[in-house]
Amino acid sequence: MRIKDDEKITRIYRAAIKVINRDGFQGSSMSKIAKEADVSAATIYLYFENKDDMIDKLYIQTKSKMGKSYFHEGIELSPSKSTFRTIWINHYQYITRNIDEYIFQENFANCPLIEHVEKKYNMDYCPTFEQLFEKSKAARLILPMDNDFIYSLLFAPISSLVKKQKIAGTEISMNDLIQIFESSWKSISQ
Amino acid sequence: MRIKDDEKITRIYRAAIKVINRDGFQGSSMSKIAKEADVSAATIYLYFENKDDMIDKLYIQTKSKMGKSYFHEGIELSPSKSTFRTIWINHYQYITRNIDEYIFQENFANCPLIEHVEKKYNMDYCPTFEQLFEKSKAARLILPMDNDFIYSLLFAPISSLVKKQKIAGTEISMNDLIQIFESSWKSISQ
Amino acid sequence: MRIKDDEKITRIYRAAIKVINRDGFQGSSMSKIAKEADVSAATIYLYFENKDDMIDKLYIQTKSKMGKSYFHEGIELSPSKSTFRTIWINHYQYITRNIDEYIFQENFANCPLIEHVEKKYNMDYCPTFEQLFEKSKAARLILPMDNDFIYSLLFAPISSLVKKQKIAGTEISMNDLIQIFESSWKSISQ
Amino acid sequence: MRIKDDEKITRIYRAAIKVINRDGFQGSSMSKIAKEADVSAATIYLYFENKDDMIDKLYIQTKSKMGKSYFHEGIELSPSKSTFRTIWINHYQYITRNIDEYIFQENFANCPLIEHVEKKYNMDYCPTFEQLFEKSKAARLILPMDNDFIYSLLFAPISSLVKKQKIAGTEISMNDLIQIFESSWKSISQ
DNA sequence: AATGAATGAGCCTTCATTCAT
DNA sequence: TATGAATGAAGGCTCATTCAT
Repeated sequence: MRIKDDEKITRIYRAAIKVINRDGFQGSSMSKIAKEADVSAATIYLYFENKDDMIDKLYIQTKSKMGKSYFHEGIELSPSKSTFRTIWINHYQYITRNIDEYIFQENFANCPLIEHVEKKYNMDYCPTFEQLFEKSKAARLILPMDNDFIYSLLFAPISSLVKKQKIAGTEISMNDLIQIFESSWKSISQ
Repeated sequence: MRIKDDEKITRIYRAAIKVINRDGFQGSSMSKIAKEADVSAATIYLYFENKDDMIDKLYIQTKSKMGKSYFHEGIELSPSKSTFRTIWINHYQYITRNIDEYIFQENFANCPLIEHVEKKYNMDYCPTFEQLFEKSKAARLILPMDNDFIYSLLFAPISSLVKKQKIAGTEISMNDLIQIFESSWKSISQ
Repeated sequence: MRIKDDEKITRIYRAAIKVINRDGFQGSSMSKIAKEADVSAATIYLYFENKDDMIDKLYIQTKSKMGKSYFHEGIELSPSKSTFRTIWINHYQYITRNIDEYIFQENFANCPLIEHVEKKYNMDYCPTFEQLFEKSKAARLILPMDNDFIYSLLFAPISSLVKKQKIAGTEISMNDLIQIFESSWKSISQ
Repeated sequence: MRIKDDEKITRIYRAAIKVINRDGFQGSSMSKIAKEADVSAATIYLYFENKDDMIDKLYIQTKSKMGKSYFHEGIELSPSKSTFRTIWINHYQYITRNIDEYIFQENFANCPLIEHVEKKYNMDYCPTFEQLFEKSKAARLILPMDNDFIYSLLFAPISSLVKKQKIAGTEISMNDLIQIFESSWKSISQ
């Protein structure tokens, strides 16, 4: 039998994101994705049960990839401002470089029919966050709030801005970046 | 005669949002929307050129509605923390009560093919914001940053949280709300 | 609005039988049927929920048509050999002239997945048969057997022969026809 | 090596009949049959040219099997009522026990596109019938009719009834069976 | 103004079949 | 021999849109 082309799934994933981000969620179709990935549409069904399954798995894969991106190897997770800055910058770099995947994730998450995926696959990609937040609260570094609040206060503004910049076609300067981080940090620090 | 038309357009708008938020952006269709609005699909084409036109106008309408919602009539726009709090709370209440429209807007805005709408219709719904921000910066109430940054730091966290609560099916308490505002305010205040 | 083309359903029915009998049950497809009926495939779905629904209704329609064909108007249903002969001849003429519909019915009935139709639509097209058979048994004209047996002994041989003749491309002569009826009659008469 | 092949073909045949009778003629597919036979779909193409070829051969095989079933080994073929009864009972038992194959044959035979098979493979599985019928006619045991007529009068009623029983899920009692044979016999006997 | 009828284009998916190992 | 991988063609069905009243 033929050898299985391990890189084919990756090609399909890439093509899916590309098409979805080019033509929108609604404008995407299996045949467009297939053409973009340079495979037959039927081939996609060797790797995925159906379209929903493919998109679910694409979401899980990108979500997990992003989850890992916050924490580079060897990162020091002691509760300090510089740790938060490192993570924050990592996040900024990730969504800047993978803006398509990031937008795909948001669109996916906003789609009401598919909110169940996280439970179905039992995704919990951020236990590290929990620990860092708790330790930081214990050390009186940050305010004693719900972790969801901390997460949103820290990351939502920069995420929102990156999306805006993408649409406008502009870029954020290093100085601005520092200013935004300092502001975000102020909102959660004690 | 005139009233009847307007009411029909409203019905179509409402139906569109309902269907889009029930079946997702991809699962919506003109016939479903027509059925939900209790008109013939052909009728929709009396009021809109085509589907894109309808969705464009739906976006503009909701966007404008939301733009107005920040500022209730008779609101005092003097540069003060309490003005910002009022606006912030207005925003919170609006997206909480119109979460479907808000999510629709986000999905729409994320779709690259339709980014031109804002230019096409020359939407500038926030001159009031500009003025308030500039006056507040001049009065050294808030930090001297790009208005986009201020906007994101102030509103992105609470918007992000409301979406999360919606998916999780939980609610934010009044105490939490105050805490979040205070944090957001800290991030932009001088 | 457009006027509804009442004759369109008939055209679809005819096309369906034609295609099914030309290309076989397996070789038939909605698009072939649509082309044969000279309508768009989508049009078929205005009149039928789906393919199964269409074939179900086609079966019911032809079955009912055949049910009526045994008994021409004004037919005398007194229990006598000549009554049986009339009915028998009617049946022969019907399947000869509508061999396609007849074969379609047999194929349909043989398909295991769709046997439930008769119950779903509560078809009982032959109460007249029941009455004739019972009266004839009471009058000691025919043997006291289960009505199903009578029906099969009377009609199965000629039906089977007509199908064979169709495949072979030959015809049954009038003399032969009489001989076959006499034989069939002998098998049930007292 | 040789044995293994034969066993695999048999498995494919069995699977084909099972699938066709489970999902209907139209619902059957090579991959379903392959899965049921526990082989790869590609394997089927080692033994058959294509799907039509496979079904053709399946028909020939079952047809030949049924042809033989009328006449058990050592059967006495003298022209007598008891010979006819034996053959008739053999036929009844065969279709009862192999109802799926029997129905498959009927569906196949009704499909016009494939009527040529019989000529292509030059099937004449019933010379024994011809001889018996001719001898019986000569001995004035049965009526002097076309052999096709005899065949239909004798077997069509019971075949038709077995199919009906299968759909209804009921069974024919021994008494009934005798009654039906006697009736069928009356129709052809002199 | 309003609508049911109608449709070509396109959707997702499965098919019978071939390829490469 | 045997098979998983791969695919172009076709399947049933729905879509956005237009027609005719």
